[in-house]
Amino acid sequence: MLAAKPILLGSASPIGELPIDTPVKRQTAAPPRTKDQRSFARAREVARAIVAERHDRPSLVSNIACEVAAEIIEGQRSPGDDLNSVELSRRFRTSRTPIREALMLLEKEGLVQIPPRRRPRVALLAMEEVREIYQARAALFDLIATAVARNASTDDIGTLRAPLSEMERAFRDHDLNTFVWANVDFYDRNTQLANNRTVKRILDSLLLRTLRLRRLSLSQPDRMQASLDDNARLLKAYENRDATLAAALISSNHMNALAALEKCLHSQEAQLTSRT
Amino acid sequence: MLAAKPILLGSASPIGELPIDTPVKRQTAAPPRTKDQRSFARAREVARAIVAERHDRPSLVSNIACEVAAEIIEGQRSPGDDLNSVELSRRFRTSRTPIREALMLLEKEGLVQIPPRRRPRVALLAMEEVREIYQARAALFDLIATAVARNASTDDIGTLRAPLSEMERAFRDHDLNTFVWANVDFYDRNTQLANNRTVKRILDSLLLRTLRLRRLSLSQPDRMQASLDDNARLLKAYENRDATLAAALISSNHMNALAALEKCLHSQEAQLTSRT
DNA sequence: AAAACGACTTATGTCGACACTCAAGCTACA
DNA sequence: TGTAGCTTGAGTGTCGACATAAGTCGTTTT
Repeated sequence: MLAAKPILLGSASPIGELPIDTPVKRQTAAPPRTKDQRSFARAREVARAIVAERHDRPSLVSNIACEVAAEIIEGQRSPGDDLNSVELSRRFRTSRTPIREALMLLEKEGLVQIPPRRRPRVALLAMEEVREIYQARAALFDLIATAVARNASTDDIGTLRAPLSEMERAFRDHDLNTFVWANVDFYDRNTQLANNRTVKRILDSLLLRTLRLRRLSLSQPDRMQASLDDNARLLKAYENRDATLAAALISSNHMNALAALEKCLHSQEAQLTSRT
Repeated sequence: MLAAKPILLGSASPIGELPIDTPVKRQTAAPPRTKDQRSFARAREVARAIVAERHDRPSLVSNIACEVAAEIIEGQRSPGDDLNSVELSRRFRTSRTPIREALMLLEKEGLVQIPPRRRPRVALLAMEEVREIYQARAALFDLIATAVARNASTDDIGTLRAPLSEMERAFRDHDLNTFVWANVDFYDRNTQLANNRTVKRILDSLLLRTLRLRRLSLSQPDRMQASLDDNARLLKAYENRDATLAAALISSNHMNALAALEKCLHSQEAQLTSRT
């Protein structure tokens, strides 16, 4: 009764469209996606850049990891959902070994929790942890911004224009998804320019963890506008080589984003406690 | 012809003393350790706290991971050494599956590199990467110090005294090993007091990476003295609730440690390039 | 003699199997 | 009806096996 089509294409075909074979166990998993296929592909791509990193060759486990990561980021799997390896191995038509490795990869990125002898599940994200992540990000972006303002070439700084204008465009079109991904692009360029791969790796990992909440944060009233303004001013500060201002701007932007998140989440409090 | 004794005790017996069965392949691996068994045990303990983390139950893979981690940290395995899973599985009398998982754990901590389809090896550590790590650490410790100075209870701050006096004692005794581990203790307490587990995890991971070099850094003339002084002043700053000074001290201490390392390493340059 | 080729050895990635553990459902009992 | 113990089904951790790729070493070629 398996209806699933073969999975895991190498590069650019619509993966992940197959429903889970077994009758859905607990609750929502992979509802029939509609228009946001582009966003999903983008999520998978970002996940690949972060999760796979050195594994340039798209291997079996990195493919699985990216696919599942994208599902988590896109909210197709909610926090706490089971990710048992048997079900996944059926779905991806592999043995459980690669599945386990993929889940371990995602655990290291904080998207999945694997309690010993228990079923892996989509990581819960408590507000407290979100706060910690944003603090860490702010501190490290401070470093990044300072380095960019001081050391990046003017040409390199210019490459920040493209994602920024895409953010502008998306803002005008009220296109939240596009805005989010352009924003991710912007920060990605930023971290690249600082020329510190260690810090970039850490920031990427932290980004991945909170990506699920991005839409939430940016859908707060005026949040898109504020983020856009901050980033535009950041770019200006870079161009003026004003490291202090750049660091302050990026830090402030993070703190505002955090505040916006607190407002959303504190009310719904849907997030269970995280520390198991 | 296997002479190896059973491995992997649960808690406190001298593990890792067994020689590798097969004739040592490339170069040095596990020379017969002499007096530094205590240091080795300490290394394993630290590795457990960081690598295992949630896996409170000492599982098979976490035991293996800690053992190998300690060997790397203690310099019994040099950067670039092979860590092939067959040899390790013989040594630990398990199948290759747990070995692979353990190595993946260590890869996530930056101690091991696993290029696809190639043998895992002890991670190389280029000077550039060390610089990046120390910069990241400095930025995050800035955060930590500020938080401790502002929010930690006076009692909690008092718990920093113990490791500090141990550092003093070790310094007087010219006991480098003890000094290093007391120093690790000191920073560990520090990160605990800041009450930000996310940042603590990141810092722990970064610490683990550079732990191999600690002895090198601190054996530079006057480096122990300088570190001791800095940390004593840091404690005072905490007691005076002087967040700015605390952050500056901890940051400066890191930068000085980095400078000391640069001096050692730049000369020997034994570290091959890291990015593969 | 150095480089290129090829045969052989060794290790990796993946697989299916099995014992053990966990959790959910069921029965017994209050 | 509600709770404790037992049963059973499903999933995890580990194993040994196998196909394939990487490493090794001797031989040939220029």
